[in-house]
Amino acid sequence: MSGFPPIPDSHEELEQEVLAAWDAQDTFRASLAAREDAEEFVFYEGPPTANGKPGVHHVLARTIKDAVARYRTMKGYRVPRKAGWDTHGLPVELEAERKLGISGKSEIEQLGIEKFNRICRESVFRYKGDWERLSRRIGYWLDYDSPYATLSPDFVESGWWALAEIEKRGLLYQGYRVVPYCPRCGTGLSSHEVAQGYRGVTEPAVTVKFRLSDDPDGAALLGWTTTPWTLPGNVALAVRPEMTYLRVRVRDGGEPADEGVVSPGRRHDGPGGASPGEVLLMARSLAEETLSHPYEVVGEMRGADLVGQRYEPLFPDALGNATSDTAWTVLGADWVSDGEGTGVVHTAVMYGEDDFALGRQAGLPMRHSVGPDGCFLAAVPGGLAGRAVKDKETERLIRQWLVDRDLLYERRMHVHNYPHCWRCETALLYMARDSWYIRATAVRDRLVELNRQVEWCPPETGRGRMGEWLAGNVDWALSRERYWGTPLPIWLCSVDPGHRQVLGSFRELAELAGELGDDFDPHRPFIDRYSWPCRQKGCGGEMTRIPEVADAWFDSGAMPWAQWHYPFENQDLFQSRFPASYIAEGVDQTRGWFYSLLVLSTILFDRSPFKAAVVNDQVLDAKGHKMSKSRGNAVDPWDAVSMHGADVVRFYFLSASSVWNPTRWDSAAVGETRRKMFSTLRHTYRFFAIYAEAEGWEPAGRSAELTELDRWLLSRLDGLIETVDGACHSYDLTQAARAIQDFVVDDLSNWYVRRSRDRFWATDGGGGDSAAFSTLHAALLAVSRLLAPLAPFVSDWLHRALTGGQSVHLADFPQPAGNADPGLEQRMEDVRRLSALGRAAREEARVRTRQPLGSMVAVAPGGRRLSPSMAAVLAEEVNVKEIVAGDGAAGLLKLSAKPQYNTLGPKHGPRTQAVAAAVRSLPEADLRQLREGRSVAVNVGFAAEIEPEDVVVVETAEAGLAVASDSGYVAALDTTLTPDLEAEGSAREIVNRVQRVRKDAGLDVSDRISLSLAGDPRLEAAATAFSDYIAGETLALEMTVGQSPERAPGRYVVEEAVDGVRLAITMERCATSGKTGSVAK
RNA sequence: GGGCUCGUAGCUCAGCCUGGUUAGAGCGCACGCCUGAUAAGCGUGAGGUCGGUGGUUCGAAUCCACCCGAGCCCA
Repeated sequence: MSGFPPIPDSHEELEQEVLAAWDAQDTFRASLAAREDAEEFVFYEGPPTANGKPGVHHVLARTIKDAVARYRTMKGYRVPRKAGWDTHGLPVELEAERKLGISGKSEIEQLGIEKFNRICRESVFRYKGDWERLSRRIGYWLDYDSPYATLSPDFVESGWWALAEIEKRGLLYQGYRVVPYCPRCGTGLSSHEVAQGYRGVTEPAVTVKFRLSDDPDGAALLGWTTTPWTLPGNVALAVRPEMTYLRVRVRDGGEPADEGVVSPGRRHDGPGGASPGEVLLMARSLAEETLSHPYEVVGEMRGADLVGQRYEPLFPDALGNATSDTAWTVLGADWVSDGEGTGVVHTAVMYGEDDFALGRQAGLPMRHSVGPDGCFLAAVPGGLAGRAVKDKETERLIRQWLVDRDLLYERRMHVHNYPHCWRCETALLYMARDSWYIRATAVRDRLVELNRQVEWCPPETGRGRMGEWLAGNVDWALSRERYWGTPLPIWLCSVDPGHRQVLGSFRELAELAGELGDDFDPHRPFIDRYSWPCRQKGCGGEMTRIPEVADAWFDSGAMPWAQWHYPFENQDLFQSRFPASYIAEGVDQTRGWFYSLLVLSTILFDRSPFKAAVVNDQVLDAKGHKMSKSRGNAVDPWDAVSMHGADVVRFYFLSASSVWNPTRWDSAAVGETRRKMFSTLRHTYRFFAIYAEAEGWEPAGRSAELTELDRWLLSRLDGLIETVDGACHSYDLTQAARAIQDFVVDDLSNWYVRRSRDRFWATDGGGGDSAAFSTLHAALLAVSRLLAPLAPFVSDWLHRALTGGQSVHLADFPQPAGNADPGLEQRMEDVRRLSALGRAAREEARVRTRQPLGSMVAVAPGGRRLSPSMAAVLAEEVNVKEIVAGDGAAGLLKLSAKPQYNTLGPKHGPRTQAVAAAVRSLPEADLRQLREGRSVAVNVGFAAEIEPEDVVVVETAEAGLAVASDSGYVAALDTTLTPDLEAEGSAREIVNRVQRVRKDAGLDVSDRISLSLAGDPRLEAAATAFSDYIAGETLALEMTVGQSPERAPGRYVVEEAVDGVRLAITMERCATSGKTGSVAK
């Protein structure tokens, strides 16, 4: 037996020691090898982008991933963990632009796509080393030897295969998509680019009269817009079917309805308005706000009644000859609100997302009125053709056109946030642009259904955020007009774009376009050079690739098969590792990775690619603000780990709050986790190790019979194992972490070890109590295994120390050992509750714990009695000579009753309160009867039977004692002090003072001393009476009372005050001290 | 504008799904204790209109509706 090594003082030292052992022994691979033939628990790593440095929130995400994988491994599964890298996408391109000092598509193309993409490729693994180092340091076990990378030709080819399959199913199409578009740069912007450019602007908003074609009064609907430039593109109006609309007639302005209301015909802000007698329509709730004319209501209707009505186009022929049955009619739409405007929404199909969706649904013509240069097209009348749409003069012309035709009701300045290009400040236009789509709507019902089968943690994410999103899902806009990404394998004919080929493999490309060569790179610009003659009969066109690349989410969604280069290789491997048992990512991935995974696998395999998904929320700073570099509140994970240790950081993230709630990074709170949980665990082990070494205890040795306290701890341990196992199984790592912490701090350290300390050092028989050693050893061992998934370092260190070198990560997860004893746990709970109450009573009576007292009356609820051994524990805890059971304290206590509403309620319904009142006032005789299990009849205006289950009978103490009570527990102290008790109390005070002097004098805890005490006669008498006790506690080999030796070198003399009287303490370290084995107390 | 989440003590969080009348922890604070785990640790106490309003119910932190505030995602 090598013994139990001392635990390192610093977490850094301990964790480095464990890391070195993992490296030396290749523990990760050993943990996989140990489960070689076991069932697989499949985990997919959502690929991070190594284009940026990892942040502290990645530590949270990786801790969750790692903890579940380790737990499942310990439960007997094989859990392979293949790393992956996300390498494409706009962030990479932006980084490259920065590096090259260029900006915008035109500059990229000027530089050349080849060079640009080379820079992109070089930058994507820039921080790969950081990621790998951090993962290693925080104990995230992941197989970095054969990672998948989305830029590899194999990965791209698997993506092509998927797209070809999607095309075969008829789910790939070209269409329009409304994007924020910068007319100067000629490119759409991504949402995070748009977010950078919002600015508050004041712009004209106009209310326009849309004249109904077939109305007897020639009535007009009032529509409102903040973007007048979209009016020539108007093709419909939207109303909310269930909203109420008014039909009003403008009255003569002889008598203004309100101050500030002007006469009809003229508005205060420029031209426009309405004439007396004109009939207008708008939402009822907005009429007051919209109309500044006096008016009378001539009708009221639902929005639904307006649907289908035809109106006159504002700008006839602005869209050429485009038309449809539904064009220029009123449509119903649920999203129309009465928050702003008129409740009638002007709809320009190509220039708004809602508009576009409505247009598609209603079959409106999809025709532009504005070109890609941001200028009106030739067909637009009124001198607008060729004019920039946001130009001031353009706005004036539009207004003039409307005024000339009496179509403008009002123009008013409006303040709102509007996005601008972050590069060139140009106001962005929401415009429909050409785009390639995956027809996700075709499988929408299936998506919803498959999503329902996923075990989401928390479930709301699946039901709510994800479920709602899927139910309202639109087609996936797949293409990006960019450079660095998976090139879409779509080739179109130069003559007829209807002739298209979607390639599903590189071999197909080679067959069509010739040899690809060994160093074939499927990226742009190389891929753009492959072309071949169109194969349609007699066409004669040339097949060329479309310039777009795929949305980077397509790559990550393809990872279930693309990581294996399926279907070109690894068919079996893919089959066995699909779907994943479990994935975990942040909540921001709902519309990202979770969605792309689900859509692609639903289309291709009709299955969800993951069975369970754990979703974590964000990491905020200590004040609850989002962390960001610009705020300067981002926490460097390396700082966090080096300050607190990886175990502590991991454990803090898991225990601070449910991972699916936002977690605050509060360094003070992290420090608390370290002190509370980890220092306590460390101390507990150190305590164990010191005495196991000193007493030569060995795990294999025979154990003495277990005491009640031992059996209690083992019972608690069984309960803990069940709780932690269940929590980890259902991915509730927070519950697991908290349960372990509570056990370690409260049960193990603060009760079991504290109550058992003297069992660990040698008594007269020598060798300590083997039952205590084996119990504590078993508890520490089990805790190290329970803790292993959450805090892999200290748990492994402890496990190795306790087992002579075995790694905890090769061990099995603990199972309950059949030690559960609920009765014992209840009895111990009684003692702990009563101890606390006893101390509270002392506090109340101002009698310190060191002062022994004669007796305490103790009552536990439910008539439970304390066993003699438990009573002894309680007596020691509250320092009294005797514990008197409640019924032995006749006259000190009286009975009272509390109604039990949970049984009374169902029986008596509305009369519950009356019966409850009767219960409260039951006489003591009835209470005794109930307590013996017999019912009592009462009459409270009606007859009612009170059954024993309806009442809790509790003791209440009479005055005169120091009493504390809570929830049916009562502790009543007899505070009478006898001379004997007082003397004993004094003796304890003396010991306390001597110990302080020992410490102040810098003596070692095992130094023996000679001791002289002198002072107040009362103290001297107590010292004499309890001299053995005092000498034993203070390790005094000799002790005199009543005389103070002269001062001398090496002799400590201290005057102390004990309860206001004087005590002189003189002590000297004995030359003969030295440890000669343990000394009897 | 829509969806989701959160709102409980000065701070951080349990409890809410499955309603039961005395709402719990920790930190901080005050007071006290321990000294054979000790640059730690322990106990006691003060501290709460459970975001607001209304409803359901004998009974609401808990269920329902509406509102307010915060965050995230999407418009």
